[in-house]
Amino acid sequence: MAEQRKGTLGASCLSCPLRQRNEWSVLNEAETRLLARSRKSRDYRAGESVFTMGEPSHGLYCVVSGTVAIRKSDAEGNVIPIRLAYPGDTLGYRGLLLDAKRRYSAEALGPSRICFIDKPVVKTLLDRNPALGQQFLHRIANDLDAAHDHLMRNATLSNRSKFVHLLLALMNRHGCTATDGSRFMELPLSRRDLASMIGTRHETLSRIIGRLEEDGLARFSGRTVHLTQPHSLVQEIQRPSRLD
Amino acid sequence: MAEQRKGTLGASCLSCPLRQRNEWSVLNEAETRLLARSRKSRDYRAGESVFTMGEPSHGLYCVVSGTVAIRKSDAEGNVIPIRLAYPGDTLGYRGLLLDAKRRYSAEALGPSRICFIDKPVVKTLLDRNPALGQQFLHRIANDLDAAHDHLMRNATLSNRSKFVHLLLALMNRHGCTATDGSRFMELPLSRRDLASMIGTRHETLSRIIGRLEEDGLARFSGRTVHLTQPHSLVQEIQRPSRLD
DNA sequence: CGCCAGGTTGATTTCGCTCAAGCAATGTGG
DNA sequence: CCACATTGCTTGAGCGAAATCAACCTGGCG
Repeated sequence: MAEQRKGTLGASCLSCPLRQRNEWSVLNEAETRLLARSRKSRDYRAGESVFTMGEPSHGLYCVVSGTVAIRKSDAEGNVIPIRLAYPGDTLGYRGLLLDAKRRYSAEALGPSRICFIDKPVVKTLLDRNPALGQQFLHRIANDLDAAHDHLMRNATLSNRSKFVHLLLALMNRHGCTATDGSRFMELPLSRRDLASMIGTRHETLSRIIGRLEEDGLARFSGRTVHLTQPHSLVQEIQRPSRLD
Repeated sequence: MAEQRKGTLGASCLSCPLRQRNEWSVLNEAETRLLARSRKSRDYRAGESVFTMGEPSHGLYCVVSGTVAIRKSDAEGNVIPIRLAYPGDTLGYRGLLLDAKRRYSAEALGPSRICFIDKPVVKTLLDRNPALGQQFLHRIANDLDAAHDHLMRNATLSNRSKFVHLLLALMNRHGCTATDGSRFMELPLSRRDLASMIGTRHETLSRIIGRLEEDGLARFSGRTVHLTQPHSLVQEIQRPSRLD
C-alpha cells in the first residue's frame, strides 16, 4: 500500500505543478522519471522535525505542501528562525553541495508533505544536466542576497521597523486582502520566534504589537493578524523614521 | 608598455600563487592560458572604487594584492561594509551569475592590484569546465553560511561582543603576534565603518573602545590596535555574557 | 591660516532588557 | 470531571545600554 502511494506520487513528479516553478524545471523527461522513481514522499505532522543541526546531509528535501521553518541555533542555546520555506522550495542544498553536516534545523510548521531526494540521485542529475547546477547557483545567490538584505535591515532599522518589514513579508505569503483593502493572515510562527527573528525579546515584541494597535494600524488576536492600514505600514518602512 | 606589462602578468596567471588557493585552481593549462590572455590587471589607489551599486555586471574581479571593502547601502543613505576581500578572493560572481546589476560597491582600502575577467570569458570557462561552477557553488555556499552566522550574532550578542568578534576576525587577517602573545594590527577601516558593521553609532563604538581600554584588554591609538590580552577576549566571546 | 573629516567626550532622553507577576488556553493524571 | 502543571502571551517596574544632540579636539590640507 505504501508502494502504491509511492507509485502514484511518483507519476505526479512529471506532472507536479511545483516543478514548473523551481530548479527541477530544467530536467528532461527521462531525468524527471529518474527523479520521480527515486524520491520519497512523506507527510509530516505539525511541529515535526525534517532535519536537525549537526546530522549528516543525506539528500535534498522538496516542499510539496505546508510551511517549513529553517532555524539556526548557537552555543548559548539561542534559536532563531532564518527563513520559512514554502511549496516549491528546495531545502538542504547547502549541506549537500558542501557535503557538510546540517547547520540548520528544519521543522514543519503545519501538516506538510515533503519529498526527499537521495544524495546519489542528485549527484547523478547534476552530472547529467549542467543546467541543474546553474539553477542551484541562482537559488543560492538569491538566498545570499536575501541574507544580506536582512543583515542590512537589522543593522539600521528600529525594532518596530524590523517587525513591520517582517509582518509585510509574511503577509505576502500568508495573507489575503479584504474588499476594503485591509489584510488578514494567520501567523505561521509564535511571538517568541517572531521576536528572535528581529533580534529582540518576546516582551519587547509584545509592546511593539501593543503600540501598533494603539496607532490603529493593526489588530492582533491569538495568531490572527488584521492590518487595517497596510498602506500606512508600507509608507512607514519607506519613509525613514530617523533622518540623517 | 602597457602591453608588455599585460604580457608578463599574463604569464604570471599560470604561475600565480593565489590561483592555487581559489576557484581557478581547477582549470587546466589551456584554460588557464585563456584566462591569462583575457584578464586585465589594474592597480587601484587607496579609496578608489572598483565597482558601484547599480551598475551592470560586466565580469569578475580577482584580488591580487591589497584589501577591498564590499559595502551595501540602502534608501536612507546608510552604508555598511558587508565584508572585506583579500588576495585570492573573487568578487562580483553574484551579479555575474544572476546577470543582474551590482547590489554592492567595492572599494580598494589601500593600494591594490585587481584582475578583471570579462563575462564572456567566464561563461566560456564555465561551459568548458564544469568543475569551475562547482567551485563557485562552494564559494557562494560558504558566503551564505558566513552571512547567516553574522545574522545570528547580530541578533543575539551585545554590541561589545559583536565588536570583539569583529576585532578578532580582523586580527586573523591583519594582525601579527608579539613575543609575549599580545597582538597588533592596523585597522583597515574607519571607526565609523566598524560601528556600522556591528549596527551601532560611532559614538557608541568609541565608548566600547574606551571600556576595553579601561579593562586593560586593548589599547587603541589612531588606527593601531594592540590587544594585550587576546586570550581574555576569546574567552569573553565563548563564555556567554548573558546566561539563560 | 581656516576649514574639514574623523574621532572623543559629556549630558540627556529614549529604548529595550531583565525580573516578576498574572492570565488564558491546553494538556494530563487521578 | 476536576486539580494541577505547562506553555505562550501580556503587563508592570526598575535599570542599564545605547541613541541623540552637542561641544570640542586633532591632524591633514587647501
